[in-house]
Amino acid sequence: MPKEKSEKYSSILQGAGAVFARLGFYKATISQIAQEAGVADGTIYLYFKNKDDILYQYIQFKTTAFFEKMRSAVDVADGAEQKLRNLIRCHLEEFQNDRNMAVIFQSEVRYLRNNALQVKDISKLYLDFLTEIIELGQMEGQLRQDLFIGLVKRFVLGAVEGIIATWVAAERKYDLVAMADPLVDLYLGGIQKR
Amino acid sequence: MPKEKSEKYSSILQGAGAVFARLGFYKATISQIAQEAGVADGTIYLYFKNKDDILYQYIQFKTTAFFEKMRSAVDVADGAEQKLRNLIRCHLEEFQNDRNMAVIFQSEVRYLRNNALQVKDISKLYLDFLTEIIELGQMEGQLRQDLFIGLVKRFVLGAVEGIIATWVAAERKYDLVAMADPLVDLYLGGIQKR
DNA sequence: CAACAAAATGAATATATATTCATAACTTCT
DNA sequence: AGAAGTTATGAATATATATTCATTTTGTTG
Repeated sequence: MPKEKSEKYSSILQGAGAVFARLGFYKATISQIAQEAGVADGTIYLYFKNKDDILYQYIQFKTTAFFEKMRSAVDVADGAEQKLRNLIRCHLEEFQNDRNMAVIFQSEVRYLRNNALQVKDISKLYLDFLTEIIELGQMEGQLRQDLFIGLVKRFVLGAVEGIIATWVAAERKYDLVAMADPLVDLYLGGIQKR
Repeated sequence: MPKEKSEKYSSILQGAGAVFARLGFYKATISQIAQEAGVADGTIYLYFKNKDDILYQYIQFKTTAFFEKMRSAVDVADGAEQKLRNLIRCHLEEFQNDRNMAVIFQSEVRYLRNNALQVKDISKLYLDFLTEIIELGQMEGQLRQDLFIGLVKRFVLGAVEGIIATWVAAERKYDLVAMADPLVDLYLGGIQKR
């Protein structure tokens, strides 16, 4: 293996991102990834154990960066409501800025079922942000006390993911980030008339 | 092709459902499906054009039945709120009763991307139920007038799917249907204190 | 600039499995 | 019962592509 995560390592990851997003993990071939990355087929095996490993590392890499951004988006805000708004906006922003990642997270992540704790960890980390925020909101008196937190978390995450799925399917014809505040308004106030 | 959708046709679909759910479409092999269905490999090709076609027909079949149930769940109820509750309960019930279907819909459906309008149609049909219900609720004065319906629909569907995804991942250790009413309460009233 | 090492190449290999098809086992009808 | 038609079988085939590795190219050091 060539020394360290070089420039070629990055090209391959990025190429893989493009091809996986376009064709899905299984239909993507090593040759296509190599071509997209501008390297020879064999070169890929200098940097990655095998095809699975490419996906694994891609997700690893993206996830790490994603959660760092999330963390500071949450930390930077005051109060539960603002923290929630920032979390959701950050989430939508990151996916809007990297559609390949959006597609791959939606369709391919669950392929790693066995391979790694990864997938569960991704959700877990996200859900932990939400727990944190919801409990804060309850302490502040801003949120209802009788919430079934396990359900609320899924409710929130599920809805964001649904919004993203639609955006992906629509081929980015509208501004995803603009959905953030209206969505949070729905979380907070519901659809019922007061 | 043997005459009509015989008994063997059903065994194969069911076997495929089990294997696809367990291993995913790509890792599933024809031999495994044949074994699960209790037929020879070659027999499968008397009933299905190819492997893709098995998945296609599986989804076709399940979707049709699913939407018939949905339709009557909605029709049987009075008023927007009850219709919504029935819709969500029915959705959760059907998936709880057929976990293979739940898994396959979650992970494999989007594989058919090119193959068919199918996928879009599935969502489309569901979203039409929701439009219908929301507009009714607004007429009744039960729901807010200022809703961005496109967003609300995705919000509702996304959240249900998220709940189901969690349940699937948890290996059915709790009652999914019990989530229906608390979830609808969240849709209606939100998480904010009044 | 040799001589060596590190990195890259892409044609050859190995493998897995979807699909076919010659053959066999049942059904049906006279 | 046996001919004709229908359905089922599973071993053989064909193909696709992930992975390897002998060779070439590029980089480094004395």
